[in-house]
Amino acid sequence: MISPFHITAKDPNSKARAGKLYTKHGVVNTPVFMPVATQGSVKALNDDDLRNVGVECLLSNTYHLYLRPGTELLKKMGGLHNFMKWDRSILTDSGGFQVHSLSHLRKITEEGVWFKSHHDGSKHFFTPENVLDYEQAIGSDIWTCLDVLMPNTAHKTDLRKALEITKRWAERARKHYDTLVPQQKITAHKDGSFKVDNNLFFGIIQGSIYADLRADAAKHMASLDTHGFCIGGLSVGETLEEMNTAVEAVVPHLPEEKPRYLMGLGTPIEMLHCIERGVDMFDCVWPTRVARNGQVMTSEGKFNIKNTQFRTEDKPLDPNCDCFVCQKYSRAYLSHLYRAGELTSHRLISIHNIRFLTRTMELAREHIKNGTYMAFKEEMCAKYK
RNA sequence: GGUUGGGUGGCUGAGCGGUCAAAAGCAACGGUCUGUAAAACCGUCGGGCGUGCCCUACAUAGGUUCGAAUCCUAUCCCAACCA
Repeated sequence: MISPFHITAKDPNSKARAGKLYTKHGVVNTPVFMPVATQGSVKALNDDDLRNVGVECLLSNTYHLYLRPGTELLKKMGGLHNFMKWDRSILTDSGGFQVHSLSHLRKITEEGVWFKSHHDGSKHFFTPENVLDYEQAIGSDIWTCLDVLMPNTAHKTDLRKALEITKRWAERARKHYDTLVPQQKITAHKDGSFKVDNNLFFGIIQGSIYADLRADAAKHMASLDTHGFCIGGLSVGETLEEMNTAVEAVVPHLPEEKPRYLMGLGTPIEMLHCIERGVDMFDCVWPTRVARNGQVMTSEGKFNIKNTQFRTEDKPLDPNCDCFVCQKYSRAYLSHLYRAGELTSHRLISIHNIRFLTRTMELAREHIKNGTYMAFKEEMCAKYK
C-alpha cells in the first residue's frame, strides 16, 4: 500500500527526518507529538485549546470509547470527529494497552481477548477484526491493530509467545482491513502531497527490550504492507538505553517511506532520542496527567507549581514559551489556582505543557531541515534533566 | 447573674487513668506519574541527638495517684439556654 507520507528533510548526522503525514483530516507534520484524548477528550481541554497550541493529531482509545459512550452511538453521531468537534486527525489505540493495564480483568486466547469492563464488570470479547470494526465506527484516521503488551520483566519465553500472538493478530487485522477498505483512495501529487480518502492502518511491533525479538517483529510487520508502524511495548519502565536498543533494532527493517510511531512516549528527552533514531510520531498522557498534578515542563527543565517558592513569583511558567498562559499569567497566580483547587489550573498548565511539547517538535523539524538536529538535541538534553 | 456542655497539635476533631508525642480528615512540606481505571498516588508533618531514648506538650494553677489529655479543686475563656 502507498503510505501518504512525504519526507521533506533528513538530518545528515542522524536518522532523524521531517515529514508530512496526510490523512482524511489534513496534514500532520512530523516529528509530531499527539496528546491523548482517551475518552474523546484531552482531560481539562476542548478542541479550541488544542488547535491553539498547534496540535495536529490526537490519540483516542477504542477500548474506552467502545465501553462508553459506545461505538454505535459514535457512528450515529457522525463519528468521533463530529462528536467532539475536532476537525484534525485522530489516531486510535486498539485497546491493546488496556490488555496490559487492566490485565487482572482479561483473558487472552488465540482468537482474541476477553475483557471485564472496568465500569460494571460486564464481559466483552475483542478480536483483531472487531477492533477494526469499532475503529471504523469511531471514524479515526489511523487505525491500530490489537496487540499483546507484556511487562518487560516477563520471561523471554513468554514475551516470544506474546509476540507470536501479536504477529498472527496483525495478519488477521491486515486481512480484515482489506474487507473494510477494499479500495485504497490515496492520490499522490507531484509536489509530494497526498489526497487521502480512506482510513489508514498501522501495525504494532512488539518484542519488549530484546533486539532479536524486535528485529523479528519489525521484519514481519514490514512484510504486511501497512501504512505505517507502531513501536509498542516501550515506555513501560525500561531504561533509556533499553528503549534506544529496541528502537535501533526495529528501524533498519522498516521501509524508509513509511511513518514510525512510538506509542506512549513521553518525556522531551526520550522523544529527542527516538527522533534521532528515526521515529516520527509520539503520544503520551505525560504532559496532561503531570499538569493535573502540578508539574510544569519548561525550556529550563521541569518544576512543580505546588512548591512553596512559586507562591510569590511574578513571572510566566516559561519565559521562552509563546502559549497564551505564559503571555498572561504569573506563576504566583497558577500556584494560587492550584492550591485553591480551581479546575482552571488543570486547563492552563495542560495547555502550557502541550504547547511545550508541540513547540519542541516544531524546533526539532526546523533543526532537521537545517541539519543542526544533533546540536539541538544535545542542548535540550543538557537543559532538560 | 444562674444552669448545662465545652476548652486536645496550624485547623476540624477522636481519645476520657497506664499500650498517648496523642486516631482520622484538612492544611502545610517534598516526591512519583510514559498507547490515562489518575483533579491520582506515596512519604514527612512538636524539639534533640547516639533512632532508641531524652526533653517539652492536650486552657492556666494546684491536687489525688506508682502513673493524668483522661479524676478532683480553683481561675480564665467559649457555646446554648434561663433570668
